[in-house]
Amino acid sequence: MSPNFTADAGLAFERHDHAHCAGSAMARAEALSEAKGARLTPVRRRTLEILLESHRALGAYDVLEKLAEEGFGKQPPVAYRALEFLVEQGFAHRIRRLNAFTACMNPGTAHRPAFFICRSCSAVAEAQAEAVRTAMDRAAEEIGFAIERVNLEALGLCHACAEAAE
Amino acid sequence: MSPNFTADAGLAFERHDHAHCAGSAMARAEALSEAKGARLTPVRRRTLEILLESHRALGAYDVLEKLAEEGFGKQPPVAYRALEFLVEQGFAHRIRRLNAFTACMNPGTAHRPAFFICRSCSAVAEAQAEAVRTAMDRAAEEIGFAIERVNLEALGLCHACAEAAE
DNA sequence: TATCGTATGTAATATCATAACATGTCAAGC
DNA sequence: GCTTGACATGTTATGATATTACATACGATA
Repeated sequence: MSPNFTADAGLAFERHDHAHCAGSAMARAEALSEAKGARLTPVRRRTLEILLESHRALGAYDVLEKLAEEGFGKQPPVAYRALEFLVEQGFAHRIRRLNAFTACMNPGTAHRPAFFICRSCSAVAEAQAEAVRTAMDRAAEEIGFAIERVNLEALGLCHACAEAAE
Repeated sequence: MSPNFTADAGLAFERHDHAHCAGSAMARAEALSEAKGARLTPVRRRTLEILLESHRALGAYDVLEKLAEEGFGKQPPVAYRALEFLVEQGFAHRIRRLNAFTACMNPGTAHRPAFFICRSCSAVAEAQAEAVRTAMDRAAEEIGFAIERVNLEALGLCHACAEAAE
């Protein structure tokens, strides 16, 4: 029952109560599924749990391996389909730069995240980026483009790694 | 010698003088290479030309195929290395969402581009997005993240395709 | 209980990317 | 001129990521 504090490769660069944030995100995902009539089936639920537990960006094959160990299907589409569902529902995000997926830390709440990927420790921080999205919307408007999905990703060094590198 | 106007899948959604923009980008890439002491060798030069000529996002294997036809190497690293060079020099961009590359329309000039990808016609528009980058920098600053590279990509419908879909 | 839509599973394959190593090219220094 | 070292190009082989096509199961509902 003790909170699982972590300072390393996590979805945020700060120490935090991992068990709490994971449980909370899961609870919200359940409530949202219920509300929307989306079917959070066992594979999908377990996939989200895996993302939340690992607390980092995982490749589809990493997820698949865990699912297979637990008696779910062993073939790639099993993982890709579950992950796709989670992304569609806003319960997870796809990090294109890493060919990987992370659990969303704020499912349901209006949020337009940007991702900051540390090239040293591989941690991925999901930051609220309302202003970035607004600027993006404006740029789209200028060229008459109708945005449907957005990926905002930056590669660099997180604070801890930058200090360590000095 | 007549300018090659195009209204379909292009690097911008607007009609424009393709021959002009391609030649101009090539000339700037040459000048910049000279200035920086970067070696714009035959494969690299030809790779850039291929991107400029096609005027859309091309996968590494698309590029490779053309290079191979013209007597260059036939194996993936040939294309990936040339493309990597171009991206490093700022002569091309990598579009992660498409696993593809496009020639940069503004090599050398300070620019922080965002990419707008039409899911209908597959055209990719490179838009100046200074404001988006500024917002991104600010978000990074808040979490103490040192940005090195950024990918700003949006998927949606370009103006022409949105009208056609009505 | 028949049917339809959706979800899950499999096999097979397609697509994208890199590691490891051999050869070629060219300029700097002896 | 030759050697050396840095870099570029090429190859083989393999790894990593993702999708297509099809079979089976499940659940709601008419």
